[in-house]
Amino acid sequence: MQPTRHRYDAKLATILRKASAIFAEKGYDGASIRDISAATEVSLSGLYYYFKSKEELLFLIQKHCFDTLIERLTEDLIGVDDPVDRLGGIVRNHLRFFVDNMSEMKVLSHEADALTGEYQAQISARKREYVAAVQSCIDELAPDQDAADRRVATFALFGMMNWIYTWYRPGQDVTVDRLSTDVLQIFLGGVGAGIPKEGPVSAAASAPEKTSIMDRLIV
Amino acid sequence: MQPTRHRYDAKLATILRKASAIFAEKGYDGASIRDISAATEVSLSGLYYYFKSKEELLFLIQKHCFDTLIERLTEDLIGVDDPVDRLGGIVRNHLRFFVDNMSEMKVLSHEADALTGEYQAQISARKREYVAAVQSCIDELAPDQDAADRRVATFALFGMMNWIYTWYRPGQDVTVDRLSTDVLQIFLGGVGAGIPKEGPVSAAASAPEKTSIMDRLIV
DNA sequence: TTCTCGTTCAAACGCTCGTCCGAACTACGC
DNA sequence: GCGTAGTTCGGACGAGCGTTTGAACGAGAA
Repeated sequence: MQPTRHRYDAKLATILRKASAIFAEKGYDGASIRDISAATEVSLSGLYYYFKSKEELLFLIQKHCFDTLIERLTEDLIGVDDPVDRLGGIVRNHLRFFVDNMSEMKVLSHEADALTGEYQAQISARKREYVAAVQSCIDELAPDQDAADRRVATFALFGMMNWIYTWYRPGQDVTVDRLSTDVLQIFLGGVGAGIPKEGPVSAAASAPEKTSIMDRLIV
Repeated sequence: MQPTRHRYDAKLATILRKASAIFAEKGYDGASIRDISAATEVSLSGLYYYFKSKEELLFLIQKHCFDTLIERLTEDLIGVDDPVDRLGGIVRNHLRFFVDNMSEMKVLSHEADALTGEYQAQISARKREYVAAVQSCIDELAPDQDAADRRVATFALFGMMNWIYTWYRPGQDVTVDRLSTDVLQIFLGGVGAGIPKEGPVSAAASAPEKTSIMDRLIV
């Protein structure tokens, strides 16, 4: 059939995918290797041919997930210089990837503290990279704000995005594109901003609404 | 010394507090009753006089935490009718309580799916109550938006607030009051809004900045 | 066929887990 | 002082955990 190398990689990929689903459902500590054995239909000891410990399995999942996320973002942002456009790309890329890979991203978000030692160091480094990219974008957007407040803004944005695994249900909720627009709108202009309802109807009505909210706030 | 009843309650409270810290650090599944025994200096079997299973311990922690949070919010919002003021109260109350009870709130946020059966049902009911209160406030604030988008807005706000246990470090980061103001400002007016830097200097400079961002967005 | 090497697994290892039992301790009303 | 009810704990239980071992399997090269 297919060359040996491909079979190995394909099977590892399957294991990572199924293991992600189990970790997402039961949590890293709550899930057992036996659970993963049952889901993958690979024997208990057979799994250890593909990873050398449960922690390495988690690491492989998180690394693959993070690498792919960052890789896609990098492609998406090529040639985009305007900070608003860049932030739009970031939000769209992050949320689309999140929804398309819900289990993996839940594991990445929810089990962020589960790794230790060298594993933890590698993932943390990747994360710092990613956060720094978003931070620098926000720094450009709001240069007049205090750096401490811009740090709050950065993690507020990550909060909005990473929290979705707790409530978002594809098919029942809004589409990913709409979700991205909503989050971006809130972050850049607040809840009141943007076009109310849908369709290209009078967009002027919302502007006074928004500023009236902000007048009350800025006091 | 003190009456028997008080001693029991006080010891239970201590156990809940220390157990929260352990659950927050190691996760519910990762923490063992033996860990809690060591931290509380109560013997392994002695703990079972205060709760009848590990799951009930988690339930007691979550229930106490949620009840207190909601109780304080209810007091805070008495006589406050304006939706913007109400939302301000909600954000301030939520974040202040979060920072003051980091371990308990981390356990509430992070172990939301760990309970089952009747325990899970009770906590979920409380949560629905709380979310509904915030949702109705946001519905008043943005009545022109689609209901689906307002739902996104609600959870975006919760995301901003509940994510803080992953990054916020009291003493190093901004104060809680400032954190509340920042989150509220982002939610109501976006990152660009509000007074740049601190002190009562020219507040007019930020307004054009903000609308220029929004012009690009609304397109 | 025979050899080789990447792959698979049944069985068992030592250990830790949540929980329980029954006895001992302690405080307080009589 | 005595008895009772509330509180505490040492020690053990079976179950499940992550991991290892060593043998067997299967496909391709000689």
